[in-house]
Amino acid sequence: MNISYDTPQLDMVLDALANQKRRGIIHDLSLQPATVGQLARNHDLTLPAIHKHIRTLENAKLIIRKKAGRTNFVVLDGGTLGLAQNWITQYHVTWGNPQATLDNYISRMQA
Amino acid sequence: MNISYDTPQLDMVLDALANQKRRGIIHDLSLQPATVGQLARNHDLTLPAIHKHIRTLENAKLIIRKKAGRTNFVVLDGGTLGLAQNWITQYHVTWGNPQATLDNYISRMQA
DNA sequence: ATTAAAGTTAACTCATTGGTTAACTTTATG
DNA sequence: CATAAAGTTAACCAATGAGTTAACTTTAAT
Repeated sequence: MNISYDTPQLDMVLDALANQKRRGIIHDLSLQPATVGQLARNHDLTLPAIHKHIRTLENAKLIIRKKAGRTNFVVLDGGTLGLAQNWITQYHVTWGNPQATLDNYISRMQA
Repeated sequence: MNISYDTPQLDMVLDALANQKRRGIIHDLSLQPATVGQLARNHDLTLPAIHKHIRTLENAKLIIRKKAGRTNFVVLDGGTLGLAQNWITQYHVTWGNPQATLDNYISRMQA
């Protein structure tokens, strides 16, 4: 029962990834850092709208932000994705055809 | 711009994973198939409640369901998690300290 | 033939989310 | 100094999500 893997941060990370716009932002940031305003323009979002996404990503520690003057720069912290990757890897098993497994299981249960 | 990776199914998969109860269900099913009722008891959920989670997982093709008499058996389709894994792997790069990368980027921008 | 079990469906509630506009703060520029 | 730029914050709104209870269907058991 490896439930200890399911931490609040994993929860925040997966929550952050469950949104196409935020995944788009992550994609952008995987190429290079950017400012909040650049990301807004790049994704057709108003500043308040992008601000919320940025905060969601920041809370999950998927990005790091730094203020320089009045400009806010943002960088991807790709390492944090490892949390999600680890969780998924645990369950991403492919041995066997699930259909067949299920049929087999049902047969056994009925016997 | 590898946006083609961001398919409706990926969206459904990540959405399904962004919920602790559903991740718990996946964990259970990684050990063995189960019935809808067993999952409900196992996760302190009423039948209508678990039914919605099951449907979410089924729509994402993370599980396969089969009816035997009045009992509904469910099995994990672990392969589908590969979709999420692939997406994450694209961006799970760890070269370099993001802090340093950001500082460096800001310096270059200001020059 | 009744009754119970296992789900499903429908209708509803409450909280959360993603977006909006408007007002504000801080930093830069003419 | 006045104005604009770059964000932030607050207040609001519509849609979605996760849960509920109640009614229903289908299959099994007495």
